[in-house]
Amino acid sequence: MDIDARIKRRRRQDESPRLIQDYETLSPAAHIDEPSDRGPVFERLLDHLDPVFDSRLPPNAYVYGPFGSGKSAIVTALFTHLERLSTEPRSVIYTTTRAGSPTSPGFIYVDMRETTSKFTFYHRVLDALVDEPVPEHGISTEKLQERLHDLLDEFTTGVVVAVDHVGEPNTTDIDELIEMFAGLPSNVSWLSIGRKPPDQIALSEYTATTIQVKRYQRQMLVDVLMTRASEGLSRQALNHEQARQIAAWADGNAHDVLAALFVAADRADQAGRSRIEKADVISALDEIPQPSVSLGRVLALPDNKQAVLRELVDLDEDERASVTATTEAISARPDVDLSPGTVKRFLYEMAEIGIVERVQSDVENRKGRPPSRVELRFPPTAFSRLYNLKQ
DNA sequence: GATCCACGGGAATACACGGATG
DNA sequence: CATCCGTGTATTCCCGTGGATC
Repeated sequence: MDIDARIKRRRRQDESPRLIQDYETLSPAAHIDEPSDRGPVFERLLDHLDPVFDSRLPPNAYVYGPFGSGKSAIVTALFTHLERLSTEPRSVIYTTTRAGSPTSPGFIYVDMRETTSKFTFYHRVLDALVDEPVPEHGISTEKLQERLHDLLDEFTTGVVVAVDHVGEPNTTDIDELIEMFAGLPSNVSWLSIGRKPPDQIALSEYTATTIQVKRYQRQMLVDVLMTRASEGLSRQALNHEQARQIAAWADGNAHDVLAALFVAADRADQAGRSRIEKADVISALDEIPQPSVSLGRVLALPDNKQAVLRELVDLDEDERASVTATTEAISARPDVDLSPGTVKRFLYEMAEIGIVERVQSDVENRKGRPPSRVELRFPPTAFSRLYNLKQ
């Protein structure tokens, strides 16, 4: 952490009780330990994982449901708990030199948003299984795979790997995913998670079970909001009426609801208020594009791409009139030391995967192909705040 | 020395449009 | 009138290179 961040944090603590207690907790991309109102889904997942409690391995499965239905929240919470349980009794430490093997399967969570290649995939899995750090350089993908193979052979009970965000743009395609699992021993079971219904994804022959997660009902979203507000904000910061208003707007999407809370709270906080007001909610709802892209996806982009976005959100309208103009404006910023060519390519690439959207620009330039400009598909202040927090 | 992968730079391709051509 | 062509931009695609790390 740099010095600025330290000072900022200290200053925050010294001031009178602030509306926002904890940005990390409030982040729409963060998942809490106990997601509310998801009992039935937990039960179905546990039914599927039941063999685990007899030290056996469950079949492969696919969990699917729409954006913001809580898939990631549920699975990360569940896997955290299961992992804790499976290591607790004997507090087994998984090292390559360990004698004997654990008594119940291991649980590993891999996010495809952060797994851009075969190498990183095997790296994640191996890293989750051993104590000592796994080198990220100077080791070939094949070597990594070999090591993983040897290690898994010792796991008599096997491991369950949750693979989140399958089939999202910019992530490894299904074929390659299947190939990566094919490169692992047979005592690995996977639980993939994605948005597409099972019949639209080429996984059916590999997954015995599918588990559907339905979108949130409105009342549940109100609960989600109140829970999050109580964890990340000062007391009474959000009232019930406001929560209902946000939930009604969101059409079952928990991500959008949490993004709205984040933006509204930030606005009130910046104004030095200790409660969220009606106007905060209205402007928050106004700031969130519909449909919008998950902030988790934006924040998982490579650092330099996020740096470009960070500058992009601060540009004014004429600097965003065309991709070319935007490129020039961003390249001119001192915080970005990328060549204009690269900035431009990044903009196009991010448009390609839906982080921003290209729309016909209305600038008049008679000659040549008409330019387009890029529009954000995510709430800008939420992104800036979360981005600055990481720096 | 090995390995991965992000960058940079530029080539190839697409598109719009007006004017020429058949 | 339909089609082709040239020109100027926009967009996409590709691949060698070098930094970082072990």
